[in-house]
Amino acid sequence: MTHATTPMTVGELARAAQVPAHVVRYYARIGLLHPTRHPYNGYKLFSPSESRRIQFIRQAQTLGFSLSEIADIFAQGAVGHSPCPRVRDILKQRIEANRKKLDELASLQSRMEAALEKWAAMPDGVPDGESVCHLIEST
Amino acid sequence: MTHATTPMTVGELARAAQVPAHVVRYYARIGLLHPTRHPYNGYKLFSPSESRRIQFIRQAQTLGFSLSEIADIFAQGAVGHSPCPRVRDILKQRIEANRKKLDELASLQSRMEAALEKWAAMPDGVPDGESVCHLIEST
DNA sequence: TCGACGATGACGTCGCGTCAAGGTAA
DNA sequence: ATTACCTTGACGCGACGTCATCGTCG
Repeated sequence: MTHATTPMTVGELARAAQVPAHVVRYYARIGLLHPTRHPYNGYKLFSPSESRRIQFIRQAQTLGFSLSEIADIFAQGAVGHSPCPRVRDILKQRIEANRKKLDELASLQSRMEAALEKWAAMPDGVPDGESVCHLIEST
Repeated sequence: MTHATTPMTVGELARAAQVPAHVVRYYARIGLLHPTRHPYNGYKLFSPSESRRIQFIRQAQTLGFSLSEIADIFAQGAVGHSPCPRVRDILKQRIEANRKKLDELASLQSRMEAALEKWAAMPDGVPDGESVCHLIEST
């Protein structure tokens, strides 16, 4: 062995995995990481392999997985099942959901751009009892 | 006058403005609506014109305005300033921000679709100590 | 008297960011 | 003794949704 695999504290793991320390604490709190405890001072102690776990979490997040879905994936593996079928399913749903969101945002973008263009020719209004802002009310 | 403009309760206003009643309460709580109080039972009492206010809020929301921005618009009008310049500014920012979000989601969509395609040719893995899910790890 | 409506309040969503108050390590 | 780190906890975000518990109206 060229280097020992000694347990790491929150800060050490955070540096190793390139995430803020309180994110490590958050992941531990919601059960994504499983630290042991230092018997004297109560510090959380992580196996260095938890760093790979964090990498996995961040990678899954870039694919649109939520933390609870990631927890689900871990849970599948922990009872000896392959998480892969679920992973494929979730991704398919995410792709559909994201498609919808993209459409919504594109539609919002159109509405906003159309409004801005229309407003270009309209004067500012002074506030009165009937109208709040005729720009918005005109859309 | 063909009809009286009597004050309305939460439920009446909610029906008139086509929004859930607790949304009316929420708007009142954060200061977007200004009910008076029935002196005996404490019920919130809204002027029928509050219905137009709610319509304005919902219309502004479809243009991407947040409730705090809408509150800001109301506040401008309340002190006699035209809210229009601010409204134009906010919309320009929203358009830029939404452009970024659209790009992010489009990029996410590409990553997800690329992953799904790549995974089509890959078998499911069994869990072992080294890997959680090679599908995700392969991306 | 009862059922629909009113009131207030708290808690959940999601993934953290940001204090605060205190104990520990080097 | 200082300073950087550790602990737990609570609160904020946005715009509501969903109880729970209670008072009121018709």
